[in-house]
Formats: sequence, C-alpha cells, structure tokens
Amino acid sequence: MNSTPEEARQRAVGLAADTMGEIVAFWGFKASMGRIWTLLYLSSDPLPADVIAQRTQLSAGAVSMALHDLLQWGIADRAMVPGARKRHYRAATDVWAIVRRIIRQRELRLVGRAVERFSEAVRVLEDSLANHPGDPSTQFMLQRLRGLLQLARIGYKLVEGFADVGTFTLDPIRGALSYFGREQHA
Amino acid sequence: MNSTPEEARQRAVGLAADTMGEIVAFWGFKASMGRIWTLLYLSSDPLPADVIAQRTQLSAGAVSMALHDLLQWGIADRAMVPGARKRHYRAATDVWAIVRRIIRQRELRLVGRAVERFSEAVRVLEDSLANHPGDPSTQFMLQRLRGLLQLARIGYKLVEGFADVGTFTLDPIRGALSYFGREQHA
DNA sequence: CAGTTTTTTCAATATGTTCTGAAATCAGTG
DNA sequence: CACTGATTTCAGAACATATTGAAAAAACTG
Repeated sequence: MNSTPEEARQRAVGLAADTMGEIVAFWGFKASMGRIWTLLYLSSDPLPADVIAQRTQLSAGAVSMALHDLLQWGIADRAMVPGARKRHYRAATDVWAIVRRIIRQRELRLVGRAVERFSEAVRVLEDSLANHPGDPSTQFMLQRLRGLLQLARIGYKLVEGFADVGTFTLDPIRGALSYFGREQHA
Repeated sequence: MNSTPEEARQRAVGLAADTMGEIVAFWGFKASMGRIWTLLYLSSDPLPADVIAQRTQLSAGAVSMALHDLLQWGIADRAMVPGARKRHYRAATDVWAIVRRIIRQRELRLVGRAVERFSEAVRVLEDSLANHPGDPSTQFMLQRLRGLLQLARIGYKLVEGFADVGTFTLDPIRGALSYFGREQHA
C-alpha cells in the first residue's frame, strides 16, 4: 500500500514478466526470453544488458544469449541511445506480427515435415500393397495413415493461412475434419 | 521394395510414430505418448502393454506411465478383448475432440492464469498511482500492461470459443488486435 | 486363497536444457 | 593503437524431465 512508485513498478514487472515467461516457455521458448521481453516492453526507455541482468537476476552470459535469441526472432531490437557507451535494447511492440512470424517459421516447418513423413509412410504401404495385394492389416493401416496425412495437410493450410493473412477460420474445412474424426472405424 | 507386408508396416509405423512424437513433444507432451498413440491408431486390433513396449523400444515402466497419461487425457482407452489375460489398449480416434479437450484443459487454464496475474499487476500500478499521482514511468507501464491484459483476454476468448464450438475466427476482434499492435508508442 | 502373471510405482539413472562464471573477443576512446 | 569497458562464448554446474530396472502391488486363474 504505502510503497514507492519504484517498488510498485518492480512488483508489477515481476508479476507480468513471470507470467509471460511461463507462457513463452509453454510455447517452446526459454522463459527468460519472455521475462526479458516483458521487462523491456514495460520500460519507457531502452535498457542496457547489465540493467536487464540485474533486474532479472540472470548472469551477464544468460542475458547475452537471451538477447541474441530475441534479436534473431525480431522480438527485440537495438535502440540508438545518444551518448551511450552500452548497447540498449527495446522490445518489439507489434505482438501480432511477432506471433505470425514465429508461427510461420516454426509451426509451419514442423507441420510441413509431418506432411512429408506421413506421405512417405503412405507410399511405403502403397508399394507393399502393390506387391502383396489384399493384405488386410496393411489396408487398414493405409486407410488410417491417409487420414493422418489429410489432417496434417489441413493443419498446414490453417497455419499457413494464419501466418499469411492473420486470420484463422476452420469453416471451409470442417466437413473434412468431422469426417476424419468420425471414423474409419475400428 | 521386396519386403514383407509386415516389414513395410513396421517401417510405416516407425515413420508415422516418430513424426507424431515430435509434434506432441513440441506441444508439451512426452514424445512417447505420441508414439504409442500412433502405434495403437495404426493397429487394427488393440494391443497389450508388452507388445507396445517391444515395438516402441520402451521399458515396461515407461509404457505403463505413458499409457496412464494417455488414459487420463482420454487419448486412449482399454478395450475388452474376449479371453485375454493382459489388458489391451486402443487409440481414441476422434482427433478433433481430443484436441479440443486438451486445449480446454491446458491452454485455457494457462491463459486464464495470465489474465489473473496481469490484472493483479494492473491493480498494483493503479494503487500506486492513486497514492503518487502523475508518476510518468508508472503511467507508461500501466498503459502497456493494460495492453497485455487486453491481449490475454482476447486470447482467452479465442481459446474458449475454439474449445467450445471447435471454430476459431479472429474477425470479430481484429480491430482490437490491430489496435494493440499499432502502438502505445515508445 | 495360493500361485502366477501383469501392472504400477519409484529411486536411481540417463538425457536434455538453461545458466553461470570466467576467459576471450570486440568496440569504442583518448 | 593501447587501454578500458562491454559483449560474447563456452565448458562445466545446476536444473528439469524422461526412462530404466527392479521391487511392490494388483489382478487373474485354478
């Protein structure tokens, strides 16, 4: 209650940074990246690495590495501070664009690889059936595998659309999806 | 090429299972859960734990734990096999419903917690400003923090809608989002 | 309900990831 | 271009997570 503004800000940053850290960690990034981004995002001025280290309780090395990652992903950038010796960093603020870029670079690759690999698996079974027609286990597996492949392709389209346009609607493909869920039976 | 159907199936399962393992691992589950689900999903008959262990190269213990998780999440279930001593397991096939349930139980909680914590941080700053009106750093931080809170709330709504209805459209809220991205300046 | 097989549990271990601390490198400045 | 301070790098420590292996528990079967 009767705390200084400085103390209040510190507490607020701590709460927000830890929360964001959890979220990005869940998302496959280092928690410290989320913490640092939040710290920068909530600062009215760019901060140098040593201040970041001090406020996040991280070593200089860890801060350097996390900043490197943040710059790589375009989640933070260097800010020119007039007569400053140290480099100063500031958070990218266009959260929407950040999310889109990350999704494009990570999820899209991941799902793309999945499509390729499922395709290969389908091919393996098709070849096998060509040589040994009528094998029931193989036929069953092929059917299901085609379902997985279809699902992966749908996922790819979804993610791609989201990354490109920033919109994400399932409606056009719900028919295909509900078909998929609804059994190539057991 | 000239392999037995059995060999072909084994190769196809391996490819598909590893792929799915990667995907679910990226998603925060154990890779072995994805591998086992895929193995079951591609089998025409339910499989007992020892067969799963043998085909996935996991120990009996690991299989038991992974199956436990799969059952918990409703991603697999026990199948009654007539005169069988061992328990047999089979994959849940309604992929769509599985994804929805997982999102509801995990993402929704995660984002919900974020909303709570950002709210608390906002409260902290509001209190501070009540006692120390006009502090510029605090004002700046409060503004940005409100942006994060708004974003988290939007995310919550999105995830909730997706979990409930299975549809996911950003259109209704794009105004709010683009506003957010477009700067409470630096 | 005793014997047998299956399943679960859990401490120890293996694996993978992030962080530290200090040395090496790099960048400004006089 | 040498000096000072800032930054990066990286081997090892700390930490987190997944798996093993074996013992305990549970579930069948006769």
